[in-house]
Amino acid sequence: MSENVGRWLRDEIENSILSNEFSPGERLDETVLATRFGVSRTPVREALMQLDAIGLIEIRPRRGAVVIDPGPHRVYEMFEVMAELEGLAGSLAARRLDKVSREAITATHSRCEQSAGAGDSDAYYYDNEEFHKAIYAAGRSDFLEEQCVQLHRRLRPYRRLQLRVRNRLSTSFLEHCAIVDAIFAGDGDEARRLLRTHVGIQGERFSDLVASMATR
Amino acid sequence: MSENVGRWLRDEIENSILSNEFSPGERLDETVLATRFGVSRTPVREALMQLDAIGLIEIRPRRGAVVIDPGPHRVYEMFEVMAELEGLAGSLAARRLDKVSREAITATHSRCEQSAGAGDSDAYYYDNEEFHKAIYAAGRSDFLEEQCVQLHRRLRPYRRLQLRVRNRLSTSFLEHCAIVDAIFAGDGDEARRLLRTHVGIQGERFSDLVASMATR
DNA sequence: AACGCCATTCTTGTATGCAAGATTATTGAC
DNA sequence: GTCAATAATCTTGCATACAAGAATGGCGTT
Repeated sequence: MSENVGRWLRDEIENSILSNEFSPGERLDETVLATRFGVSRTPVREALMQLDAIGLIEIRPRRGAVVIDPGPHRVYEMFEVMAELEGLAGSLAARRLDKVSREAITATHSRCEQSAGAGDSDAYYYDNEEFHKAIYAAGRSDFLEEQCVQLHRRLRPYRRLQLRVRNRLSTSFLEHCAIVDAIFAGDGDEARRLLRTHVGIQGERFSDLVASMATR
Repeated sequence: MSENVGRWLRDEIENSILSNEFSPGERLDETVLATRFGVSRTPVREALMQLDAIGLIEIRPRRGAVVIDPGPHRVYEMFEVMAELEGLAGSLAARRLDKVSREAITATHSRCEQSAGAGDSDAYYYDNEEFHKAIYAAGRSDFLEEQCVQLHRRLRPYRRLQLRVRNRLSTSFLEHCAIVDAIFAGDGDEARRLLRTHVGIQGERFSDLVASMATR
């Protein structure tokens, strides 16, 4: 439990939203949340304010808070921006790579290799996250890293289902290999290009996304 | 005045920070703010929570809120990300340009021409903002547009001084011309490239930034 | 005179109370 | 039976009260 109730609630509710425990469109009643967590309404309100500022919920004046439903199109737009930011991170990583970051990338990459080889989609999901975070860190831009982590977090629920697609696991890992090669070769432009296409959603993968979002 | 006191306060304090009325590092006392705005501490706290979530201030538990001082390096990083996002917006604009957006870009572009020709740096500052916003809108990605506007807003205090540099006004406008040409020609890659260099901070402009930040 | 410890004071964090707007239910008319 | 208007209820928004942790100042000791 965090240092104060407000922050703890913020994290708690945020996780509940991102793990789809509170579904998009659902109303978040202050009193209900307060009694549920055994606190008063004040820290609940403060938590909701923050989630509103982040963009996870919407507080309509005098009408309560609801979980935002991005909808397929907006999720697509978010992936588009994510792709761009990851591309930048990759190009910076290629230029600024140092020993520590190189080892972090190698380590996470080989963990991806194992889970991909084992066909363990859940493990790969987690390792993949660490791999990408290693690239953000290698870019050596704190602000960019924060933005990437935040967006990555928000897209989590939607990325999970991407991996379910046929052969996506091995395809993803092969792309990782090329990305690592480009970064280690110091080829920033290539790393950028590869990451953009790796993260972005093109063609039939968009309809996959829409389809899977409809069945949640 | 906004619909409720909390939001009004958020906007008010946010503006005060962005216009440097509250300087970076300054402590924001809840009681002082409350009496200053003639309200109780509750909506003040709610406003501060939101500003904390946005990243404009930092609330250290039990130790109050302070305005975040990004520092030259982090501002540079923010410009780096901004450049990337604007590049994406430009490339999307080139691909998706329609009549309305085309006219909006033309209109704001010619206003820039006037203020640049008149050497009116303050007017150009404003027109330039509208020009860039027209490009965001032309990209037809709500999420990207929001991200761009938000970052643009946060970088406002630092962009102003960029224009003070010798010849920057006419240089900036010439770059705008090339950007408009690329977008109207449907050349997304070129628009992206031009916008990236237009927005980014390279070489001696970084030291200009550092120097001007030191004398605030 | 300087350093450290303790008490006081101040600020933040949470709870509760009250007023005003929104929602829902009920009653009446058509 | 359906629709509308009005009353009752519920929820949010803001203020105030109280408790707990942090900062500050004074006092004593070395």
